[in-house]
Amino acid sequence: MTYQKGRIRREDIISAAAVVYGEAGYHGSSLREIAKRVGMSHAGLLYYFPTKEALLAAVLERRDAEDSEREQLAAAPGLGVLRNFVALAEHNVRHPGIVDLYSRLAAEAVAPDHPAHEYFERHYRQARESVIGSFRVLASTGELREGVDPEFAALTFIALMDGLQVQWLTTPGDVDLVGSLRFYLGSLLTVPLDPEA
Amino acid sequence: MTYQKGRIRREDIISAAAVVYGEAGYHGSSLREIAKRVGMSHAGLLYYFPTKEALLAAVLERRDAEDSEREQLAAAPGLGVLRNFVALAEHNVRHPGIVDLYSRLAAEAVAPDHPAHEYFERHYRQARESVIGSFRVLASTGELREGVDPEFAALTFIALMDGLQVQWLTTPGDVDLVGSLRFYLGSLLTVPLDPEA
DNA sequence: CCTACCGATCGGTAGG
DNA sequence: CCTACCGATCGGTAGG
Repeated sequence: MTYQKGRIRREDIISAAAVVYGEAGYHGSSLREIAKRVGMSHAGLLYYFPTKEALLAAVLERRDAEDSEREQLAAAPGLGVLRNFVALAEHNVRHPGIVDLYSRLAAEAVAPDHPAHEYFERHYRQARESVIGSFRVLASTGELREGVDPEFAALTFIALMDGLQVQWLTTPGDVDLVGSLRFYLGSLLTVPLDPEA
Repeated sequence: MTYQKGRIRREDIISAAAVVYGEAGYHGSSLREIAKRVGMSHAGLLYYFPTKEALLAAVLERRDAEDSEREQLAAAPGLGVLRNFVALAEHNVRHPGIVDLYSRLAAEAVAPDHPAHEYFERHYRQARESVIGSFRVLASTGELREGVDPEFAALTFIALMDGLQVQWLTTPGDVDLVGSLRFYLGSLLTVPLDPEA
């Protein structure tokens, strides 16, 4: 009971921060703007998160937690992992704010001294490893087209997701996020991604 | 003769701005930092470019001019256009600063009110149209694999280039920019990209 | 949690 | 081109 209100307040702040980061990036966001959206002063916000960076860390932490939860990504390497990524894209299309946040931060964090730089290094490595493993399994069962290198396939698959998101945000009407992903997988696999109806 | 020095000075400022934008993005850059790198005061810089936005416009203008020059991209739709893109990637690998600039600005400019937003809208549309046309030609000559949709192929090709660049900047050792592009084209085409030796 | 404040930095202007 | 300045905004702290 006792810390309940504080915990809710913290969650509200994290949510507001995620939205503002998506709109303006991390460096482009101010504690005052985030605080205003949850109805407090920026000094009040600093009572919950001692620094600007601490708030960013909390946002990234919650994103990871949400991802793990949705994925149950324990999914064994193979088609299931790829289906999970497509499902993630479907989820993202319905929640553009997540795409905003992710794309803005990823691009900003290219700078080695950005506080989210290590987070994204880790993120890319993990994503690639997971996808490489899946393509390797598919190769061994003949579900990957002849001559397709699992490592290139994985690297380009991840890059494609990221590039599509930026392009989708810039010219939304011109980009079919999920369709493009399926198209690409179709060009690599010898079997349909989804079980036939 | 007369305006020679001023023109050179302007070029110096634009070059410095491009570097700083690549490091810190547009919003993250200050006129004072750019001015310092060319050895003048920020007020002096504003003598050459009346506002921060005017300097950004000049940077983008010069980029376009350089692109057109290198491309002679009048290259007729078809394999030549795709080869040009691969050549661009080869050029970029040797000039990471260009990739920094482009990736940072593109991501920032996702925001509709960003001063470079329209520039990137135009940029994406043009790139897509050029590549779509080329894939259509290749389809008509049987050089595109059966069942590959030219529009999806073009959209994903552009997205892949952008996504690869961000990932390359974040984890340079793990990403083969040019190889990934060739891999991708290889999975779409029925003919080699380059004429056999 | 708030008010009030700090030092730093920003883009831009005045006036030469 | 420079010095000097302006108003605005920033993250963070003091003190309650």
